[in-house]
Amino acid sequence: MGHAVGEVARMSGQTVRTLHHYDRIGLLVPAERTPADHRSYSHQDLERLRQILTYRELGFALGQIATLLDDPTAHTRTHLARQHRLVTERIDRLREVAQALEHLMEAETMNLNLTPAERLELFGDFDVDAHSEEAHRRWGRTDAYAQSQGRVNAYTKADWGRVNAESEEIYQALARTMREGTPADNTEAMDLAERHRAHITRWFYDCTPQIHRGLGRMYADDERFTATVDAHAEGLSAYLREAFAANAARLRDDQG
Amino acid sequence: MGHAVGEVARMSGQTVRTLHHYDRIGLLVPAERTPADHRSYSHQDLERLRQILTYRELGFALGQIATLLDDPTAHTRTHLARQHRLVTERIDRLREVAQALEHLMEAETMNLNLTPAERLELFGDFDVDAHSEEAHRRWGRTDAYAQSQGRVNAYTKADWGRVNAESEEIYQALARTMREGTPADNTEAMDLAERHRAHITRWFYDCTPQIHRGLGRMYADDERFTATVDAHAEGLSAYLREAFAANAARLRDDQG
DNA sequence: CCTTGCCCCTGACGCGACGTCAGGACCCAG
DNA sequence: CTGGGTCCTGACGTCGCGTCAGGGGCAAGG
Repeated sequence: MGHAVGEVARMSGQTVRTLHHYDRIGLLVPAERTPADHRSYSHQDLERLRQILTYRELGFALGQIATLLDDPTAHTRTHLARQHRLVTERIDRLREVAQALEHLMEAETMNLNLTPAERLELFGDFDVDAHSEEAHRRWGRTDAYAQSQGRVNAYTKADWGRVNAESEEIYQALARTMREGTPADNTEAMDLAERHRAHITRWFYDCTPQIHRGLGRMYADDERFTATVDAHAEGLSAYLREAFAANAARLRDDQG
Repeated sequence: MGHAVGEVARMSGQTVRTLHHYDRIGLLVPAERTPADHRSYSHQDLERLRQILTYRELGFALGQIATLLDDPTAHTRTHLARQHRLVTERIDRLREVAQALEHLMEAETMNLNLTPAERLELFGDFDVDAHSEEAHRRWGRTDAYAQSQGRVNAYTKADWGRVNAESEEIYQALARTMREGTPADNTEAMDLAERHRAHITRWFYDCTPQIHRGLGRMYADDERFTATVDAHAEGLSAYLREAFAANAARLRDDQG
């Protein structure tokens, strides 16, 4: 009926030393000891461990976790509900980070000079500061790290030259169709939008139609980008916004 | 042209001590010192700090970050692209966590006895183990923690009794409509589905129509849930899946 | 009966990423 | 010339473990 420490370690993906530690600090004291003084974890202990790991994944200190879990008024469901809220909040935060990175990459390709404050914007905000830890093990193991390295193509300066030329060409083509009076939701304009999206996906990150539509909005709404884009042709940023949106809608309809 | 350490600390949301630390270990050495030996950070230093903070948010150890950033073949855009990939991967992982929590909450309300292995499933998988840290400061400050506490209603045992009675009632009602031959996409069935969704949102977490549709699939596909649901009436789980999906589709169409 | 393995135990020290004083310098304002 | 604010460099403390070191329990095999 009881589980040995090694067994629990394997099941939970923790080390034995970690479980020893949790025992010592009173965070997770196994229900029993065998005659040979071995730790014996009950099912309740395991559920408690799950709670601990979830809170830990969310970044709580072990002491905090202890007070949370030892609160007698808190039911298991209370914890689950709270954990769920925290996880979704964290996801929202990371989406902001992802968007900021997309923003920065665009600024990079456009040679925009963002001020330090603009670049650090994401971190300057109140609560942000520290998350992390995750990778002390995840990237600490050299093999996992090497794998991660391998997956990132090491672009050369020549590559980046080509990237810039390519994106420049796409902008020129879009500026032309705009000047010719082609509506933004015309196939020709949408195809160019799609080419732009493919360009980003190829060189930077997986740019979904949704993200791409967001990019278009940014071009039109963020004056720094508007200025750079409209340098190609007056009103191009608004045109891009429409073309990207039309293309995204087209792709969604194709999907069903 | 240079920024003082306190200034940088405020902009980036870090403490002065942290910047001292990064200087000492050579991770971020300010470009200059004033005659009074004060640190003076250049714009490049600030961009490097931004890179550092992003990698740190993703959980890299400072030593790893140093080797990443000092790789001469890596361009700024290479880092941005890699960071973007890492962030989206992390989001995917957290979505799994959120779904697992939804799963566990359902199991809880149905009084399902999941095995320890099933409960720990999420953590047993290879790479998972440690994330976290985030909250040493975020929840370490007592006020922020208190706020988080306040937002979670402390349900009593009586409350949970009512919750169970309520969900039982909804299931009964749905079983009735099913037995009467009402199709799952009928308004009556969809209204009951919506009541179920509201019930979850009220007591557990913000259950979006999409999540709710996922729940319906789980009822039908996971045999442990199927057994419990079908105990009310044979085939109810499949009926729920259809009703939840129909309701989700209805809500989406209402939105536009 | 004794050895070999394997898993378990308890210290005790080490480390990474800072926090927290302690003691002192600079510099402008009143 | 006395504050107040910001800066500096040690040096020690903390948290969440990792990593030995030294030893026990127990089944299988020689």
